[in-house]
Amino acid sequence: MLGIRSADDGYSLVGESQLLEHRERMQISRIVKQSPLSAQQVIQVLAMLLQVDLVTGAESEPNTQNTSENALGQDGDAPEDSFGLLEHILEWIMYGFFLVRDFAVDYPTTVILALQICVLCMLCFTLCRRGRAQQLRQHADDQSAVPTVAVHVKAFFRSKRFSLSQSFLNAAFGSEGKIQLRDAETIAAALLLFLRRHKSGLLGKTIDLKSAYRQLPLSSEALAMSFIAVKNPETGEVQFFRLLCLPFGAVAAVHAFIRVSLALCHLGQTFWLLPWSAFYDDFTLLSTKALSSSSEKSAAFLLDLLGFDFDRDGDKAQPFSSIFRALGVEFNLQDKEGRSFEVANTKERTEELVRDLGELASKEKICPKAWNKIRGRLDFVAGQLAGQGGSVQLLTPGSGLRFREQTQEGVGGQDMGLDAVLLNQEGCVMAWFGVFASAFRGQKVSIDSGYLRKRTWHLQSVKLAKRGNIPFEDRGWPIKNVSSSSCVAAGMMALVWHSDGGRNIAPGDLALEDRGAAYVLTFDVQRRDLSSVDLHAGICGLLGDPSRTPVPEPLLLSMVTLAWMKGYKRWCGCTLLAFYGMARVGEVLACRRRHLLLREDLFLFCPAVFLRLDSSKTSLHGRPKVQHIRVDDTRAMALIQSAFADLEPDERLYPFSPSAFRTRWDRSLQTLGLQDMVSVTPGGLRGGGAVAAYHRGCPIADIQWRWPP
DNA sequence: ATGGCATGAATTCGAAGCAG
DNA sequence: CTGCTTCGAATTCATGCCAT
Repeated sequence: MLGIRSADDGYSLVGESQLLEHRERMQISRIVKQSPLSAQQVIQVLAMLLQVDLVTGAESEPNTQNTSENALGQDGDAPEDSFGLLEHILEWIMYGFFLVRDFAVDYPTTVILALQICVLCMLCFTLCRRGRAQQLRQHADDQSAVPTVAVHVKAFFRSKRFSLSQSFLNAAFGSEGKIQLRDAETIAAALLLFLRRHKSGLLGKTIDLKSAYRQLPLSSEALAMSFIAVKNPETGEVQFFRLLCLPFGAVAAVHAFIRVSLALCHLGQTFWLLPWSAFYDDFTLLSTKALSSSSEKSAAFLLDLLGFDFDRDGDKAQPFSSIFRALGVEFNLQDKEGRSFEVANTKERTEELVRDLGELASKEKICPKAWNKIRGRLDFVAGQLAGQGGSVQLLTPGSGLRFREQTQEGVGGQDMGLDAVLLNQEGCVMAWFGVFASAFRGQKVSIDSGYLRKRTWHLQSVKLAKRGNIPFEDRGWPIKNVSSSSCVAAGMMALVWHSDGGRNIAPGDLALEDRGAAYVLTFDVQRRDLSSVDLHAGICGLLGDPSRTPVPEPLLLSMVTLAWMKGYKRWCGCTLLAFYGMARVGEVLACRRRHLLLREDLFLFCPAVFLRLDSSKTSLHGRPKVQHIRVDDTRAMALIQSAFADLEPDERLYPFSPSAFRTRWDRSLQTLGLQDMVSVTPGGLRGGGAVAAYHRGCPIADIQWRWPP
């Protein structure tokens, strides 16, 4: 058909009967969670690709003073050359096709054929006119006056990566919207569908784009702002560079690239009928044995046509195979009956993890950093294969999850993930559930977790170390589902505890909490030494999260005034502290009088009121445990003074519970007649305080500094 | 350096329940 | 009905992995 595929493969076979039918392709697209693209979206993407070409194809720098040619043609003048006109016409023809596409479902072949002719013509014209990649490179080399492009920078700094935040480039750009990636699950779903039609001989391969980001040039607007300053490490001199292509490390680069990559994927799916999916620059292509050469050439042709450079040979360019790797996992399609395929972690990762676990178990101490790292890796190993939720994953080399045509149940009557075995570097089995079972002794516990079926272990009355909470009943039924990583964590720590012999984990470190019918085991190994100003949180506080609307200062003043007249002095004091101190309400409510440092406590020396926070949400995370909040608004200070001055040192600032605070909050709103009109909650005090400070002219950096983490 | 996706703990929200 | 508590759901904030 159209000579896209090679004639040697008997292209006549490549009809709709061999590939998935229109209807089923839609089904695939539903499975891959890809919302159906509208015709307009596709047109937009194509138009964008054309624009990209125009930018790179422009003879002169688009944003220089030489405006003889308007690169994007945005200022009303259509490109004058006939090619440009033709492109426009073709674009409109295509648009027309898309419009009638939905009404022509009865004749999918005809429509697709026509579309292919159309898009092919258009792309051919584009291609004939300019080779984008070469142009980009040429373009980069031509810029001798101003040092430009990552090419130069890279030659200078080799593999060194530099921060674009330091040049305030990231601060100047933002990215809206969220992009849905197609993960390993997507490929698995596509494979399942494929299995239904083709019982055997399925193959797959991955196609990797070369230095993906740098294949895309910047728009003319972005070019005007894409200067960075870097210090030359050899001379110490500061030099300026202009980035001509999507820079690595820029906020917007990731989204921009993904948009193009998904568009490519969609083009291949729609016009070339390629069953592939895209994950950043990794394209996973599936095919039957008979059509593998054809598929490969089709994909290569599409990428060539649009000027994308990819690995044709070398390590990264693996040919079609029944075993292939993508996204960090290995797909094994070798099944004699052709009714199932296997997804497993790569051998290297499994072995490395098993080795590290063995080392960890042999150590006497485990530091929080290492613990978190190993936990994350375990989570990934378990979660990558079974998707969200995760399941305890077999770490025995050579075994993975087996997906079958009908369901995702385990094979051979064995539940997935059950009886997981750990091997250490000597090949000894240290099955963590074995260790798990021996560590819990004396009491029956049952844990349920997704794929993990109900199992019974014996619980040792000695406290067990773990990070997660595992609620359980003493009669053996789970309180609620426990994620596998909790089990893994518990098993891991049991392992450590076992090898530790209980030396480093003192009974005091752990707690067995009695919650009526259930017990909850807790312990804490998390103590990081990390402290940094959270810019993001600061900005969010300033702009206000949608869920926690910042309280406007006038509203706050009204509420406080009203409450004060009602006699809720301490309520007012707490509210003011939280607002002007930008604190969480819960933190303020937990404080006692001795935490509060009034002006008179310092003999009026101090111009502000301070509140010391002993423990806060983030206090465990290695930050200084004591935090202060500061209130320097004169009126607020006067009220706070009057509300709290007479309290005993150990008396709580607010004697009632947080919900009592909330009730009075609601009551005040109600009295003001605003109950149903605004949705402000006490949580908005923190953001409201930040906004008020900002309005008063307080610099953002100052607000951030005062913003308690 | 950026983005995506997970999990887990702490906190907050909002509805239901209880006593007066 | 009022004032408060309780409990589950939702949100925030930290970590990890993957990909460039």
